[in-house]
Amino acid sequence: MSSKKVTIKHIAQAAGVSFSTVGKALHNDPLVNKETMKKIIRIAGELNYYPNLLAKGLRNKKTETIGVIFNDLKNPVYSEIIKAIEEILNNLNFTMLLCDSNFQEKLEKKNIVTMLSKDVAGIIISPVNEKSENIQLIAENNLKAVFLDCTPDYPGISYVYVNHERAAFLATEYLIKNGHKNILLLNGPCGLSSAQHFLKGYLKAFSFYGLIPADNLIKSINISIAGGRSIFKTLYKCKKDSGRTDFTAIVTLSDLIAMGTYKAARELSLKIPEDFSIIGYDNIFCSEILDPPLTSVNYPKTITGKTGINMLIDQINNRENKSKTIIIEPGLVKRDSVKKIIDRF
Amino acid sequence: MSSKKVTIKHIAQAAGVSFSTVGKALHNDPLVNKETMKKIIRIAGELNYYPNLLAKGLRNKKTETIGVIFNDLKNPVYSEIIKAIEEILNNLNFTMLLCDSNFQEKLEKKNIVTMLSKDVAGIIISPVNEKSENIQLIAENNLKAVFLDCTPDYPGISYVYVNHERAAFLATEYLIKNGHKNILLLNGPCGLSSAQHFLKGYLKAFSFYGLIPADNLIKSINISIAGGRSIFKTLYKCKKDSGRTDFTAIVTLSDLIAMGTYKAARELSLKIPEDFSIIGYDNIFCSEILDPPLTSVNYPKTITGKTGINMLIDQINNRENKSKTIIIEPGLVKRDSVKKIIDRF
DNA sequence: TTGTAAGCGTTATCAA
DNA sequence: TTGATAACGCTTACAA
Repeated sequence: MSSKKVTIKHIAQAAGVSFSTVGKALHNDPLVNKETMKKIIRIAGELNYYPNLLAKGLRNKKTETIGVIFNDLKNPVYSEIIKAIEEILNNLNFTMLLCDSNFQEKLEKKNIVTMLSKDVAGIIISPVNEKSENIQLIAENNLKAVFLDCTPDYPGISYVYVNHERAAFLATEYLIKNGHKNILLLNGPCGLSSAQHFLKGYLKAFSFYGLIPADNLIKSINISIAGGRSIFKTLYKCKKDSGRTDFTAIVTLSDLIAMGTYKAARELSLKIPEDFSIIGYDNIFCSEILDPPLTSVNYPKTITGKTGINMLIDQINNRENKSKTIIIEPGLVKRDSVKKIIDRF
Repeated sequence: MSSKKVTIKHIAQAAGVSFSTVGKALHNDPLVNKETMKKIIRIAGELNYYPNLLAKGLRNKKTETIGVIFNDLKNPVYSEIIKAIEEILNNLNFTMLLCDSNFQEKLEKKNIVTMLSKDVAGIIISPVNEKSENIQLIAENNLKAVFLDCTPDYPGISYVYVNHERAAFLATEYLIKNGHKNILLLNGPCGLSSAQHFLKGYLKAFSFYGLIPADNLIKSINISIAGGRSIFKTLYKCKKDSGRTDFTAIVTLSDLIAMGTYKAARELSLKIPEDFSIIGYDNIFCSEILDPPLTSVNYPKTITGKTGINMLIDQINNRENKSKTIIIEPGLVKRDSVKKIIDRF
């Protein structure tokens, strides 16, 4: 009914005390008389009082809000990380301000400035690129931050990094050990840090096993089912037309891309793994349900989220300035999308 | 370097004007002298000024923040809706405060109060239950809101409702038309509005076609792959043991649950749709990739998100108090998880 | 034990 | 065209 919001002044009036006494009572200040306190708390309840967090934040120059900045909120990897973060935040009575940078540095910058403007206590960010000026922006403004999916080489920056290079190595190695040597890499956009790390691991596996990767077998595409489907179809067409870009297996940065190739395969009446082998990365919830179940390198999503937010909270509470760095090792989950080729190894 | 935040006072000092002139200049107030304005804006840029949105919000009693309260941030349906909302918000320079209620009314209440405390401009909420006190809480506090997934019968409440009852009807009807009459309903938690609507549609289809649903073929479970898998396994065991709870087809509230039955089916060496038919709801991104591709009722996620946020923004801008109500009709997406049974129809 | 007053960074009114 | 001032609701010295 009453459209006016209840403030400590209203409570003060109703309780017949000053508003600063109310303030103290609401904070359980032991200096306040037991009885007055009870009364104040009772009245606050009756009036359905809730504090104005903007005023509180302005006064304290600090809010109980955490900013989260990712590149694709639709990607199940981030959904799971977000869920994990939210759970912890909820226990701490923190809230989450969520932004999507959509792989654009400019948007990312805007998002960071928003976080700054809103005086968030800290941010968790999976940046577009670990070398962009945006990370400097974060550092310069003393914005507490934990980075995901990259290893920024910047003083005082903390990150929890799921080793993408290792993931690619593991995936590629597994294919090589199964006898594949023409391995198509379906990577993410080349500006993306994760994609850069992933490429390194792919190349490392090749050189480790004394193999030479073919230039035309390395593709940068959008991280999506549509992206995977479309590149596979054009590549398959090339293959039929000219016999070029031949591959027996695929490694990809994302299970989503892998799912695109599943879709294309069905449309082209191709069999996995008989016609081509594929190994994904992320191990999203549906990968095991596919037919054949997708072999994938697991991205420990919940652990990453929880570790990241805990690191950030530590950074916020203890005002230690030393940066912390955690590397999480991904693990191969063998399922049925890779075929052993006999003529090698 | 400078750890102190830049405010309009700093700019004022640097520009040799009063801070209130700076305030006006930053708002492009035409009363301000062209030259002073230019100078102020230049200096603001040089100092990397960004406004304190807490102060602004406090002063204006209104922020450019929208609250989003859902029950499971991991569910791809909500990820897609969130993405859609975020895109529009981003264009409007609004930001999103995101909470997960985890199907608990108490948590939901806390989340609503948080939104109130933070003076959000409005919220989008998929509530635990459309009859809970929480909706009254929203109404009483004049919190602008758009509801999802339910049709609250409360004066002045707006919602955009994807017709769950119709979805269940469509799904069940399709099964019936294909000759099934022992149809297992794998529904969500019974306190959940969506689940209640869904049940209605299921029952309506039965009565429409003169069939009687079996009580023991209606199950409330968690909306997850694990939930679907586990109920299917216990039900299948029952079936083998006693011959009871027999069914030839399944309707379910969520493709996630359907995926659980796919998983169980593989583990039990059962074939879909030969051994049982199944039809899901939501049509999430991976449903078409499954084998067999899952027949599902489509939940128009992006449309719902965009419609909802646009309605909310309208409500915020025009201070019209009339509630608006939009119903979105879901559509059946026929794929290959339903078998036609010959002996009926 | 309670109350007064200042200040957080804006916006907006009014006076100069 | 510019500046002084008050107010938003809260926290926190400090005074009573």
